[in-house]
Order: sequence, then structure tokens, then C-alpha cells
Amino acid sequence: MSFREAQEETCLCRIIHPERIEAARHASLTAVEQVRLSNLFKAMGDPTRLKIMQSLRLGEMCVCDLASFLEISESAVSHQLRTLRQLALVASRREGPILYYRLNDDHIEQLINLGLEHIRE
Amino acid sequence: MSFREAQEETCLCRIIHPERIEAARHASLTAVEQVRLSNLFKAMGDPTRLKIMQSLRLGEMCVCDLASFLEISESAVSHQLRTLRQLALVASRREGPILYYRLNDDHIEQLINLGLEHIRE
DNA sequence: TTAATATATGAGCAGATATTCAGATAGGGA
DNA sequence: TCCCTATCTGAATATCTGCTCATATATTAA
Repeated sequence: MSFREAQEETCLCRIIHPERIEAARHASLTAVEQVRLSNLFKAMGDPTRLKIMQSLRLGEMCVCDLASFLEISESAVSHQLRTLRQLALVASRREGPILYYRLNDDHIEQLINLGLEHIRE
Repeated sequence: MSFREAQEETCLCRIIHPERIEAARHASLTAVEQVRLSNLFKAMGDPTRLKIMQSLRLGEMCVCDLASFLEISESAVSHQLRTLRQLALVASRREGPILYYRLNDDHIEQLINLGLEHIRE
């Protein structure tokens, strides 16, 4: 039985506060915004990626700096950096064979700081 | 071959910028903070949980309000609310048989707003 | 107490995902 | 050109996780 069917069976009396549901509906984001926002937080929710971003708060680092610091393989770092790049969380600068990664904008550090405030209170 | 072994094999010449690694080490969070922070963002990274938190920005809602709005089962909502409760992202108030959930503090809404700024630019 | 409603919880499964491994690509120097 | 280094990428795998289903708990009313 699908949710729709279940909802029809139990009727709308199950909805206690229709006005709150309507209010939430009006204030809801677009589907694209929903996806982007959850992808942003999901990216920050992985311990490895979060450590990468924290490391980059202090300045740019190359792949093998990060691998050495985090004690994981360079391949793993590279995979995670790709994810972060695709979400515009980090940017890179090439200097010869070395790629230097940095945080893409101030929002990232602000998000981390705000998160720290929450967990520390 | 473990990472440690690989690191020893390739020696420290693989570490391009020891001073940056040292700086990152000094600025790194405690293990507990790392876990809590990534758990916070991970919780916000799931689409369903994020929608729940967005809905609660407008005011408290009960489980079946949320289930109706999100079009998922009440059981699924309840499971996600437990996760959010354990991370102190939401709090609840009982009125008779009904539990009203709300965002636990202002940080949550600030995090969402900051995330929106990032994805909209 | 019994019934009805609102929510919580445990088990299990299907889908997602982070890592490793092997191999590919790209830049710099000889 | 060839080699070495730095990084990237695809495939495979082991782990994690969100949902469903069934059941349990809790509150209210009769």
C-alpha cells in the first residue's frame, strides 16, 4: 500500500493542523534549492571532507599535504576533493605540477564556525 | 599495504609543505568536536531531515503534520525526529497525546540561511 | 479497564557511499 | 623524445543509512 493510498484510507482527519501544513508549503524551497542545500550539508557531513575544509581554513594545501595530514591515501583525498569542487566548496590553483586547494568562499568557514557554536553550547 | 607502510616507503619527501601540515595540526579540533560537527552537518544533509527543519522554521508541528506535508510515513518521520532530537536540533513539547516539535535553537535557522546564501550565489 | 489515537522503536532490506586498487592523465626536466 | 612526479579516475567492495513493516508504548476518553 502506497503512502497516497494510506493517506486516502485514513482520510484527512489525520492531518491535525492544515494551516501549518499550508504555511510550510508556501515557505518551502524549490526542488532545485532543496537538492543543492542538502547536497551542501551532506558534503560537510562526511568526517574526511569536513577535516579537509577545516585544514583549508588556514590556507591552501596540495593533495599530498592533505593526505599526509589526514593519514589517508592521496586517491581518497582526490575523490573527496572532486566532490567538494563540484559543489563549489573548494577551488584550486595550479603551480607547475602541484594543485593548491583553498576554500571557495567565506560561507564555508562561517558554516563551520556556526556549527561549532551549536555543538559547544 | 597500509597507509603507514606506504608513507614510510615513499618517505617524507612526499610531504610538500610540512609547515602547513603542522599548522593544520595545531588548529585541528578535538576528536569529539570533529565527530559532533560532522554529525551535525550529516543530519542536515539528508533531504527528509532538512525539509523537516525547514518546515519547523515557521513554528512547531506534530508528527502527523510533518508526515502529511512531506508525504512520507509517520514512522519515517519519527525515525528522523529521533536522530534530530539526539543531536539537539529539535525539541518537543507534549500537549495531551500530541507531541509538538520545534527547532531547538537559532543556530539551526542561521545554518540554513547561510547555506542558502551559498547555493544562491 | 477497554478502546482509540499519537508516537516510538527494532529488525531487515535496498540503495547510497567512502575507501582501496589499478591504471590513466598532465606537467616539468633531461 | 622519455621519465618522473602529482593528481585524477573507474571499478569493486564493504559499510552505512533511510525506509517499511510490525509491534510497543503512552495518553485520553468511555
